[in-house]
Amino acid sequence: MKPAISIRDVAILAEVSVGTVSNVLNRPDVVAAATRERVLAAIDELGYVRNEPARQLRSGTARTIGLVVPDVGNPFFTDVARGVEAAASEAGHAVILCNSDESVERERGHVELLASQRVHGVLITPVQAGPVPLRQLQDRGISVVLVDHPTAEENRCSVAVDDRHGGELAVTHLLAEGCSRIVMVTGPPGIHQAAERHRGARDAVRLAGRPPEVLEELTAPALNVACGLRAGEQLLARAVLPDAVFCANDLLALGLLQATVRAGVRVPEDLAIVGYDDIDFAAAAAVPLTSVRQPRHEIGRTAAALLIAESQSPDEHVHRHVVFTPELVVRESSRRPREARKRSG
Amino acid sequence: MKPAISIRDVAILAEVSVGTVSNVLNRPDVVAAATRERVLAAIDELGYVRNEPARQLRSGTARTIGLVVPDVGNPFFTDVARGVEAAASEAGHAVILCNSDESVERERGHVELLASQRVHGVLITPVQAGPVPLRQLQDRGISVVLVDHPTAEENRCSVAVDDRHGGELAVTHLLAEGCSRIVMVTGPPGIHQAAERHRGARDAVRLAGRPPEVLEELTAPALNVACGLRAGEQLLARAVLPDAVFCANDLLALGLLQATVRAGVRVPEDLAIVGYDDIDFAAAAAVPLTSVRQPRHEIGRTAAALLIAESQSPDEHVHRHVVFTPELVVRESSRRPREARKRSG
DNA sequence: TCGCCGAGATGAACCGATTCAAACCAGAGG
DNA sequence: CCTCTGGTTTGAATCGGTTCATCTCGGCGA
Repeated sequence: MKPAISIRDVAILAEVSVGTVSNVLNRPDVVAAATRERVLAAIDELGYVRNEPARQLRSGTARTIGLVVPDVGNPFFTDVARGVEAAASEAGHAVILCNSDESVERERGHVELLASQRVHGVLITPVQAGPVPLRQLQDRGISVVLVDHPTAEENRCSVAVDDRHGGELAVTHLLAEGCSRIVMVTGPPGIHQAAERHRGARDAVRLAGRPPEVLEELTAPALNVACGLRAGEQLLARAVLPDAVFCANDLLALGLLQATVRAGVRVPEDLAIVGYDDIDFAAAAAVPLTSVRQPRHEIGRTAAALLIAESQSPDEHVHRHVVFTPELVVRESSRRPREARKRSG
Repeated sequence: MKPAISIRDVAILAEVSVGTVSNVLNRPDVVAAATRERVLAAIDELGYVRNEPARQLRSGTARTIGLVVPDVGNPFFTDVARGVEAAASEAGHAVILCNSDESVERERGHVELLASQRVHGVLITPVQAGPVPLRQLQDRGISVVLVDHPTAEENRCSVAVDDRHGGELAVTHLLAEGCSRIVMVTGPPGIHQAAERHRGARDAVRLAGRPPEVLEELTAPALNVACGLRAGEQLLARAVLPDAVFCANDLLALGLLQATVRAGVRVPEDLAIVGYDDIDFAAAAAVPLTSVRQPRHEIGRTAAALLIAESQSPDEHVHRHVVFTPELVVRESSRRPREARKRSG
């Protein structure tokens, strides 16, 4: 390893002062063309790369933003992350992606890390509902945008999707397809998104003038494929199968789909299935999955844009709460043939 | 935003010098217990959080390592990332996860970013085979470990999987199941892993004493679900279907599985399918997918451990090349019934 | 009583950039 | 010839930590 090369080495080689080199890097217009060329040549020759931590220390502004998601294994969040990345890199920011793996503990650790790194801002989808311990960040002037978190707090921006409406869309569709014994697979009570979707599902039943018994709830311990499988097995163990299942996300739905198809249940003839998120695997499932689409990329992009806007004019920034409207994508897994409709409808 | 609180504020409140506060933080044993308590109390009261960039500037050592993967959407890499995270956080390091999205351009950008951040080390799965432009990093004493990259370069550590052997396992299995017209779906020529798997597949044919025509190659433009779908459609358009397909990764296999099952092809009776990676979705597919398992978590963990070991004793560090051996996991998608074997065998 | 010792605390120098008031300089105008 | 002006360049101060040579002081042995 050669001795590190600093802005001083560049200055010496180009026969200018360090201030001038800094100007070439940050305000190229104020330095004379000839000088600029000489400095750039020196930078090139030495292979100089700016020491970002030092820059940050002096200037006080970081070029990185943090993104904390509860599950990187869920394609929904990787797509959100892609959107964040796109908007951030346009603004010259890098993204530190942190995975809290549904653990409040780990989430706290990541927030602490980002605070000590003095990142420019943080986007976070909190693991649990309710106020998040983000004082560490905001005490340091690090702005925070909540992503996909239903509780709109007054003191920060947020981006979310109308999950209640999404749940309503899904169940309204199932009722229209003639289903009358619907099970909704939700997640643990802490997960707000799932709770909202469930609320929307109940709305749909009420609005259709059907008795509440039409919709039953089944709680899964987590929103992943393994739990979907288990939920499917639980349903199969029953004497009577429902005629439709609405899952709180696609991972659950894919697991449940596998369990039921493998057991010989015909989807959608015997059992209609609807998921949520419309991840790419949903369309590619054995029986293409009906799902409620969220604009994943757009969610990430918007969240990052809000963050950047806020930090550019922190004083008279008005916090905004952007809510996207989800959209039902009907595929084979819930298209019931005429006789099935008659039979149960 | 309150004025930022620095180590100096802590020192004043605790009535000690800044040097002592720093000692409490970094060498708690050299400071007297009473003083230590007083300082810790002050830190707590003020909510002080260390300014990591400043620390890094002076001490020269960062607490972050970079991980560059070609596709965060691929569960294989998110599992590798989890392994990296586990080992890194044990050693007190944070991970910056970068997604190059199969683009050499973006990969270069990320490497540049990590160099300017002066990270502690970088783990990278290069998009393309061949020497990677990492001088930027190594000039600055940033050690690099190649992950899942077959070309073992002398000047750094690497972690890989014996992909050739994996390919051989897969095709040997298919031959044993009685398949005799096998198509291997590979990726673009730049992707070394896929090429190695293909080579292993040819080995298997040769070792079984079968003519090379038994194995045919089909190139997909990328290793994702969409391309798998397209590859499946291409096969379906043929006059004669092969009796087995070996895909360079599970995403391709899942796409192909969907295309063929949807078209009424029976898997495995008419067509056996084998994937590669054994991602969680593989077991959860409509027809559970036979796949070649790689120790994903272990790969990440080992790579991070090598990196940390190297940076702890950079002088007399001996570069290691760890190669894991893959393992065939047989599931339903390739278990051919007796008659099928006879028919084609 | 004196000197020495070592544990503990101190504070100034330093890391590599940015910033900004001041210096510089060439040419125009008086 | 001198002054003024505006575009360039300079260099020292600074950011918030870490490090280390130096200092303090109570105790102990001579």
